[in-house]
Amino acid sequence: MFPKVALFPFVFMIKKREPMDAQYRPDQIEAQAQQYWDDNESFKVTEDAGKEKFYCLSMFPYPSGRLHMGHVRNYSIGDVVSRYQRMLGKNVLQPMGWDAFGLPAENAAIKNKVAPAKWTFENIDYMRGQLQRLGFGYDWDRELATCTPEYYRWEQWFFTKLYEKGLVYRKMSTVNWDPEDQTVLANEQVIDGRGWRSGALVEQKEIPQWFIKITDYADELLNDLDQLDGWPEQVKTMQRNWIGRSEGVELDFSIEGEDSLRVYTTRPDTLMGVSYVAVAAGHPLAQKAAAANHEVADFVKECQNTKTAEADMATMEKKGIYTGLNATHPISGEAVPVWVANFVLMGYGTGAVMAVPAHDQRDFEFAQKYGLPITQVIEPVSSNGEDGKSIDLAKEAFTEKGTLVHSGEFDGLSSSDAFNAIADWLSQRSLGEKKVNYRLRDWGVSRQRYWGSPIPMVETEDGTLHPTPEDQLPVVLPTDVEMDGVNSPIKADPEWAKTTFNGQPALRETDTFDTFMESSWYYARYCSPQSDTAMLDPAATNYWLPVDQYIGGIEHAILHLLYSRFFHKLLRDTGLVNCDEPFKQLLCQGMVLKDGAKMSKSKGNTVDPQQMIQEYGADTVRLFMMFAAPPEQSLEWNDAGVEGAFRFIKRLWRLVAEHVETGKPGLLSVDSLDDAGKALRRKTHETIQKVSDDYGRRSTFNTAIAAVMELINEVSKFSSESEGAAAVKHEALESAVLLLSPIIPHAAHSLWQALGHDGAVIDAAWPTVDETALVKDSIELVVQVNGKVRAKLTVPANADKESVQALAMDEPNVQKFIEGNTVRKVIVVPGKLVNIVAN
RNA sequence: GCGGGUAUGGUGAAAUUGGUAGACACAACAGACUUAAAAUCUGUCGGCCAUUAGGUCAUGCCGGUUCAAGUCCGGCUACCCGCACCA
Repeated sequence: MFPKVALFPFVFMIKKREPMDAQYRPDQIEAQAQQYWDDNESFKVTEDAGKEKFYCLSMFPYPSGRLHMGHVRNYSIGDVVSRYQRMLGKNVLQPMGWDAFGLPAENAAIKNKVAPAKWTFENIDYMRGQLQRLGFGYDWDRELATCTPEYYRWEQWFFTKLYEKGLVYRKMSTVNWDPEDQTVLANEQVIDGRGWRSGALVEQKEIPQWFIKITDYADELLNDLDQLDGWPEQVKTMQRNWIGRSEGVELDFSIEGEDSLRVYTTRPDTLMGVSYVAVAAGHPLAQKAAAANHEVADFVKECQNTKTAEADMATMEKKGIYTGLNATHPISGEAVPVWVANFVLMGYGTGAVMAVPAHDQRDFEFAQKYGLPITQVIEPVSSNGEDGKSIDLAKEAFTEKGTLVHSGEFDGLSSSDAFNAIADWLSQRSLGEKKVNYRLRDWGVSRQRYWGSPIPMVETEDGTLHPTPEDQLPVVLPTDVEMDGVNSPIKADPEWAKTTFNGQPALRETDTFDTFMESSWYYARYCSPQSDTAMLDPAATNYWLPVDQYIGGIEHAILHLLYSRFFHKLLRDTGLVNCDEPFKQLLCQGMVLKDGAKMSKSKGNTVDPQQMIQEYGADTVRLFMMFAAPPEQSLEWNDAGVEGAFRFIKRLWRLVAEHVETGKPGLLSVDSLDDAGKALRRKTHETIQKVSDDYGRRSTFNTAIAAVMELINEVSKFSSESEGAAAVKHEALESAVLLLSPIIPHAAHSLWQALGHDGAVIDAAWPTVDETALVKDSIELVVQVNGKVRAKLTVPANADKESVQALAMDEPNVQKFIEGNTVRKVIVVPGKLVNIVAN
């Protein structure tokens, strides 16, 4: 499917034991290292029950044409994590593929007069070359592109299974309609309320569309967030808010001569304070009132128009109109007016609300504007005999919970008790019941675009819907097409849809799937990407899943990550995977900025990775990216900083070259070391300790690099004539190469061989800390007087508190500051400081 | 409006559990090498005072807790991200 392209026209093979090139030549050594990995299939992995697995996944790119710096950052982080885990001895899977369906291909196709498929595959070829040039350790045998029938056939198959399980349905839904081009527009194709091509005013149109019942899984998607300890709190919060669970009561207000009006409230405790009820403009009652009254009709029309034109509805003025109808309060039996209001949403709850102006700010503003009664039914909870919160119903609503008043038999109850009491009262009389509502809507997966997977459904002439039978899958999207930018080629061609179902003539669905469908399960397909007998091969899938580390942009915090979690649960309930969540750890990398703004074509502040790689090599670009900022933070691109990263590699290279030139170091004999040798050895092992923690626990690669730089600075300064000096230096350099090898793998590959190893650094084990090397004979303490540093003290590591305190007091500068004062207290923090409190 | 985050030198940043603020770099400046340049190496590098020793102020602003606060608590300000009338 994806022919391997030759990486480089020629390959240089350095014979071992040849003298090391004193010059750092990235183009040569990077080609060499990549050739080695290729020849040895270093990144090809299979299931191995005897080894601990680690699945490291970076979000796959949309093949837009060229890699941008955001990609380079994302994939550098993933590669560093993968290579580190591999050196820990784990069986590491790191795959790569292409999120290949989507609107940009159609736009480019129209602009350049090429078919979307051709454009997409050409981009993939180019970008694959870029990824390979960066030296990322992917198992390319697992490469997949979502626009191939080999991939989307399983998605189609799975969709028909979901249909059979009752998790898929079709209903009328609103789309953006361009009346001039006679076509549906995606949201991003609507600019200031007008079609992007025609400039015509966009209308809202109802067409039948397919939905998957994500709301059936709302509670599980919400609750399982608690299991995800390895996810950033921010992302979990965003998902919780998006799901938006609320507990309330649905209840009926009866209306004479009409069906009773059902409303949803989360505050049934305020029921006795209702002074009107309000319905959305799209509510049947509003429609009926509009038919009978011109003014109501005008208002309803106005609401429906503003809905599309006005972006910031939240700040919109609250408006409404009386329908002429009155409803009966379910408890008091009093008549309350029914209004149409522009702030009531048809899509949430029942499209109708009970309004309690005293205890809801929105209802309050509305009531003030139209002179409706404001009745207090909740009183602030009194604590210690005094009222806790102030309440001023002339100014604003009191929206907190409290104690019920003016509520008849419910007086004196707390809000939470009243919630239950009133819900019970209503349900005993069949007037209402408790109800949980979600902000989350079912997932509409229909797109009226061409470049996507066809939705595998057919409609027979009697109007019945059927899933495409399994033996007719995949429903293949034709790729040899011309785009005119108006209609999808499979909609424009009347023949395409024609098919049969059980011998009867039938029409295929011509809509395609939302591209989020493909990206919702690719992580699982990587485990068995070539499987053509099943969507997922069970043995491979259950060996590799869940993904241990997922890395990608925060912009996917809600949709992609929620849909993937949902899909995973669907796969689980179909028996295809056996865990509950797809991604154990999640890292959201920050943006790449230039001159303080996100790199983007429109701002003209992009830096082309390709050019940087040509100039400095992949290792320098990777090193700069990892060094400039911790991964979650935004990263400011800085040409001088790249230069600095390049300089550092050159420096390391020279140090190793000089060291190697002096000949083979003797065996490291720890006992014969002088102080300088001991100090360097301690620094080496302190560095191993810190860097391991930075990679493994903290994911702060910037501080890991800084620590290795410190070590290298020490090596530069190191001079010792003692017996083991060369061996200590050798150990320091080897450690530095190992510790940096996940970040600058090509340079590390050469340096490791230069340091005398036959094997490749990629197969070397992560260095371990020798605890005995960390032992210090003496330590430096800070001496403070009243919290200010006045002296520094070098004491034996095993000095006791009393002697440390005595030494501290003897310091002349300390004496100067306690002179004439009484020492009140002395705090000794072992190994750190002494603070003398005197006044 | 609601929710989340960030704020430290000229710049990117570090300080992990409350314990030496500015590690590591970038830029700048000075010096060495060089016929010269590049490359490389060495030194200086938060402000103010001081010849040095040292002192003093300083982590967006105001206050608090503590022997000790960039870090914890309360209140502001600015910027960024997400949601946006969710009853």
